[in-house]
Amino acid sequence: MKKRILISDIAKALGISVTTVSFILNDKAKEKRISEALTKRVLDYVKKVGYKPNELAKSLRTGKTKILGLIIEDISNPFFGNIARLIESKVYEQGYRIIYCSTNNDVEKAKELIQMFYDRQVDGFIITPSDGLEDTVKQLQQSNIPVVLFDRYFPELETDYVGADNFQGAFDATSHLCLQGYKRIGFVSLYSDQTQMKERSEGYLKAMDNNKQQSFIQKVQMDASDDEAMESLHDFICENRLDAVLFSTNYLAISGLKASKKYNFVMPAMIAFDDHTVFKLLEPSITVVSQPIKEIAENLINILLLRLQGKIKATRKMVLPCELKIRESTKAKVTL
Amino acid sequence: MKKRILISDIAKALGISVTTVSFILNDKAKEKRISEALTKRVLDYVKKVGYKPNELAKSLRTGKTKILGLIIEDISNPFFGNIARLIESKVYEQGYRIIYCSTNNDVEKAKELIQMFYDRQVDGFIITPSDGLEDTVKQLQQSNIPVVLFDRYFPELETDYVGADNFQGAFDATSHLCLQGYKRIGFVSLYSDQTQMKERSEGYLKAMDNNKQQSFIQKVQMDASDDEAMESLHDFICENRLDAVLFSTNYLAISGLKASKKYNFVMPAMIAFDDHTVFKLLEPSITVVSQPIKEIAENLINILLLRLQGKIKATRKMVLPCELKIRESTKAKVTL
DNA sequence: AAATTGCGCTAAAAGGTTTTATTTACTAAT
DNA sequence: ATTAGTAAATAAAACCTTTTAGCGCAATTT
Repeated sequence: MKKRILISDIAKALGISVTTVSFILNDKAKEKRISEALTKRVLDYVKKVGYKPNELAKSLRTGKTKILGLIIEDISNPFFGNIARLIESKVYEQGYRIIYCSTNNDVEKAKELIQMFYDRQVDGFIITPSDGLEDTVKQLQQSNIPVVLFDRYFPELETDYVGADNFQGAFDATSHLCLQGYKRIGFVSLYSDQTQMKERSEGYLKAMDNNKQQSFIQKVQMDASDDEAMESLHDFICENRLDAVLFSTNYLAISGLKASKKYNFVMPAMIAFDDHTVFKLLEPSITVVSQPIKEIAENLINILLLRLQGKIKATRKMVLPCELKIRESTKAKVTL
Repeated sequence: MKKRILISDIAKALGISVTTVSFILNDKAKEKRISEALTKRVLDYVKKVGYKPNELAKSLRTGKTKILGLIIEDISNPFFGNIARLIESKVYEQGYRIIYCSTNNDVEKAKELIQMFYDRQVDGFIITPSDGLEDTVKQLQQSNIPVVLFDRYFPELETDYVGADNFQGAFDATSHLCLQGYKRIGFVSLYSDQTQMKERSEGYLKAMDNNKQQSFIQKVQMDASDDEAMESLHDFICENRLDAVLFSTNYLAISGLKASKKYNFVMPAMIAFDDHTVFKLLEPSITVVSQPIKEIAENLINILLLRLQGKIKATRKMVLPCELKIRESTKAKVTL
């Protein structure tokens, strides 16, 4: 790691022009009809001295940075964290790098981050869009920067998108609860217009309708504190004498569990949307709707890379199936 | 987000030179004796048209990228994840960006990542060094790139470092177990030469000596699968009829808990090093040694920024106290 | 014989900044 | 009247690549 060696040093050392070296290094030797002998000579020398081009200069010239921006809701949520990790290692193989930030569902922060990444000339974006980010995404598209949304999308906007089948996931979970014999099944969600939340609601409602059951829905403010959430969940579950609850996110489920500890009530049968280390360990372990994290990450990257290479034009929307992982928290109800 | 406006556009529009604009934008107006009138005129115009300099060109010229490399053991471990998040938002305020990668304790991967970040000319590093990374870190230092290590360090290398007082943390935890009346207290660690592990071992051993108790130590292979870890933990705890265990990391503790579920044995009193969402929720909740995450993050950034500004010369080593968070898993032992 | 094509390579421009060295137009001092 | 000094601004080099346009020559075609 001493003094950097430049492309001009190579040219000088071999007595040829910088252009030639550049062509060879960028795999344009054939195209530019550089002789094989020279190509080999250059390549050998480059390897010998361990030349690495200056990425900054390269980016400045080409306009490509080989960096992708990942705008995520919350990196400390294992669902997003795991997706981020998978994305990171996938793009790494392709020579791209990730630079990421969490928005915590704050639109203003999201806008600012996107602007910053844009200023830094990232080549493309993967975004979990918060409510109100529609215009910003549209602007990116108009600037011809590839954007792939995930987890949720904007129905009125033609964008690439990868996500889970939230409707089906919630529907299956709810149906499972019905089948197990539960009669008072509640649904906990967020005050949010995000599509994934709506779809989960609809899945729950549809299953309830199919089973001719009464619905109980409690929404929690997105910026509610943990204590506020716990209190309203306690009230919701106890006052309605629910015998089962479907939580629309893993952290809502965790708030529910904390509430049952704090207020000392027995948590009824429950299912959480998105898995979490906790859920496997608890006694009883918690049934979850699990999103296909690996497939989501793979598809996100694939679509984005294809876009970057200009290989697709029509927008792609991918909806992947969820899996219901049945654990102890939803044992068949014993009717008294 | 339309056509980029350049510094030359501004110069042309105002009928002055590019140099002048550059000086003013870089707060050198005073130093370069640019008149206040002109300074104001330029600043106003720049704000009006919303000019943002091209960061790539800037970096190419100055050699500074305003990007910091964060090389971390595992972003999906909440201890590291939270530190990463804190670091991210702290440096953000200072105009720096983070680009991060997880090494999963693989030296070769770590070397590769550091090389890559180096090639991308990051301005500085924060690293949780894996075993064997010593030479690489030394090379960075010789290249005059600021490096701050955390969580562990190399005793033979003069480097900046921020970490917790692992000895004291393990000592306090073990002493607590002794005080509660436990007699067969085991310690679970890793086959690793990393300093934080050694210090924790020593803390445990010292407390055992002080209490004139027999020691039980089980180490787990760093690259062991979850199943392997679970099996050896089961054997360790049951065959030795331990009545208490100190786990040297949170994920070892989680493996232990999983093992107790899988092999259906009762987990004795236990303490984990590093907190985790799970630990608060379990029944009983788990006592932990908690590292001062916020302080660690703050100090890491502070030291790195001071280095970047060339404001410190001597290396700094900061050791911050741990806190023992006593929960239900270490109730006083009832002697039979 | 003149015009075209192909080959193997290269000079120079472009990308957008920062910074060094210099110029210009003054005023003050000798 | 000349010199020295200073304030205010600038031209051009530098950072390191990629890419466009083109050169000189030989072989082929018209």
